[in-house]
Parts: sequence; C-alpha cells; structure tokens
Amino acid sequence: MDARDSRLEPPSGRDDPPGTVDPKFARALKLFTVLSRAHVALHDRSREDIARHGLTPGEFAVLEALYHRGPLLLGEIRAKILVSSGGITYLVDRLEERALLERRHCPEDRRARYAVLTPDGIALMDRIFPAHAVALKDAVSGLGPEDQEVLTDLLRVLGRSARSGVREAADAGAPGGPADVDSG
Amino acid sequence: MDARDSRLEPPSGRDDPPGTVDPKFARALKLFTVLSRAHVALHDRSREDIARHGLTPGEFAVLEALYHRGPLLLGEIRAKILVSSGGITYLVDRLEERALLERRHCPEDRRARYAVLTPDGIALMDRIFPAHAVALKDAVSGLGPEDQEVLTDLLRVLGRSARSGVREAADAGAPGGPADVDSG
DNA sequence: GGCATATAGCTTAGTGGTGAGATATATAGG
DNA sequence: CCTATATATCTCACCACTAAGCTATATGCC
Repeated sequence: MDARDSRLEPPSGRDDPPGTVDPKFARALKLFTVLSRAHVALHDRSREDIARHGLTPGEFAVLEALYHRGPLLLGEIRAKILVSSGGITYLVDRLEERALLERRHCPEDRRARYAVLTPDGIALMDRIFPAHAVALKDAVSGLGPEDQEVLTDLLRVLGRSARSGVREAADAGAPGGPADVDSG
Repeated sequence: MDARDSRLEPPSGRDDPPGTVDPKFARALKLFTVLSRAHVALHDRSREDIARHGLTPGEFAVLEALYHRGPLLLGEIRAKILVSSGGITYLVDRLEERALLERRHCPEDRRARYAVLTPDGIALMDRIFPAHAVALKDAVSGLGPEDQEVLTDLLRVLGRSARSGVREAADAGAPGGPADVDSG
C-alpha cells in the first residue's frame, strides 16, 4: 500500500490558493463579507445586553414588537421579525410560560391569535428597553448621525435589491431535488 | 373581578402601544433593523444558491476560505468565518467526511491542524463559485458601484465601532465627524 | 348549501450551531 | 527537569430555530 499518509505532510505551501476572485465580482463579495461582519458585531452587542435579562434575541424581538406596536397577530409578528411559522409558536410559547404575554382570540378570524403583553411584560420592557437603546446607540456611535442616515438609506436599497428578483423555482431544472456535490 | 378568561377577549385596542421610542435613539434602532433585514435578504439569496449544491452557508464559508487563501489552520478559519470552537470542528468533520478537504498535521505545533482542500474540493469550488459570485453580484445590483463602495466603507466603520467598546466623544453636539475612520 | 382551495397557527422530527469542559501540546520561569 | 499556565482542538449536552405536514377555519365558486 501507499506508504504515504497525507496527514503527516504539511501543506505544500501557504500561498498558492487554487482559486482567485475575478475583480469583476470582488466588490459584491467584499460588500457581503463586510455586511455580515458588521451585522454579527452589532447583533452580538445587542445579544449580550439582552442576555443579561435572560432573553434571547428572538424573544426580545417579539416583546419589542408588541411594546412598540401594541397587540399583534402572531402572523404579523412573524412577518416583522422574520421567523418561521414554527418559530413564532415556539417564541410565543416561551414568553407565555413566563407570563410576559398572553394569547387572545381574534374575533374576526377564529384561526388567528393575538399576542398581548401582560403587565409583567410591559414592566419588563419599561425596565430593560431604555438601556438597550443606549447600548445600540453606543454601538453605532462610530458613525456620525449623517453617516448613519446615509448608511440606513443605502441598506434599505440593498435590502430591496436582494429581496427582489427572488427566483420562485421553475427556472433551470427540477425543483424537486437538491444537487450533486461530488461526482466531479 | 370575576373569573373571566382573558383569552376570550379581544385586545383592548390596536393603537395604544405601551412604549414609544425616544427619537434620540430612533436612528440607531432603525439602523440596526435595516441592517438586519438587508443581511437576511442577502444571506438568503446566498443560501438558496449554495443549497442547490448541497452545502450549508457554514460549509461553503470554510471551502471558500481555503479556496481563496490556501491551507489554513482550523483556528484561522474559525477567526475568519466567526464560528465557535465546536462549530469549526463540526463543519470540518462534515466536509472531511465528504472528502472535500483533509486535515493535516502542523509541523510547528502538534496541537494544531491544517485544513486543505482535496482535488474534489477544488473541483467543486471551480464548478460552483463562479455562479455564486454572479448571484451575489446580482443581489447587490440595486446599488451602483459607487454606492456599493460607500456602503462598504460605512459598514467597515460600523463594524469596528460595534466591536470596540467605543464611547467616543462625538456625541450630539459635534457632527463634524469622528477623527480616525480607517486603519484597515 | 357544498365543494375546492387558501390561510393561521400548531406539532414533530431534525439540524446547524453554541459553550463549557476535557485532552494534548506548548511555553515560561525556576 | 519540573511546575504552572496558556492554547488548539475535540467532545458532549443542549438549544433556538426550521421545514413539512396537520387541524381548524375562511373564502370563493358553482
């Protein structure tokens, strides 16, 4: 058999990557990378603040939506915070168990449910939201107000851009199966 | 009061949210929201492209790092793609099982391991990366090249701001712009 | 009314990932 | 050399969340 165990060998070199990035695409790729890192950084700051109160970001997002908009149907929260149908049930279950919100029947549609903050839920948000707002304000304070506005506007356009043109399948190929990975 | 079931009652009103956002913080909160949504949108586009090849975003990120940088220590990949120590082991395990990469001993440090793409791994990336770059370029095409550059620069600053515990002066009185804005 | 289809939320199985602790190795100081 | 501490990776228990299918209800068409 082959005497050579490749695991015993160091890599042939540190500076001969097999692929290089076509500069034509480098700008988009870089933008994506930088966007991801900025998001992670900000999200982490937000999360470490929220975690001190025993909440996950998802739970906090639900509470915040209700705190600032009043009672909402589960589907409305779902659309606002971008979780799956199972996800919103899970989050609302946990918050209801902790008596921070309640489900209520919707008189116009018996399939639907409102989520409504309880007094405890309101009290909790009264207590923690202001500090959270300060934490976020600090986290973005590396940019001045005008730059923050410009950034927000650009991100809005980018978001729309990425959301539009979403392919609804039916393009090239059967939508039934994932694809091959190897066989190359 | 008697024992009524609050679930039978509709919410008292749709437009009396308990909390309102201090406009002083509205800009930062809005920025965070818009950033999250833009990130989700772009990430979803990226993911749906990657998923067609049977890869998760994490797996793709590992392959891409190795494809463009050559062999890397697990810790180096970990720092680049921002996963936990358990996460990088998990990702590399899966890719190694599929023979897309190999672990190799590091001669200078016997605790460490390199990850190196196999020929199959390189072939896979040769095959799927170009289309992925096109997909991302399309997704950001709602912004012109110059706006993309501006956005990237602002996001870089924001990322640094969120990562460091900055509490720079600046503040509400002097929108003249913070001093050091670039260093990398 | 009666049927077909769409929709809101729930259930369940499964997954990508985290985080703390374990192990092996490295490094510094006596 | 010996000890103490730091570091790179792995192991394992757990978790937030997804996706698909389910039930109940709503809606449109005949």
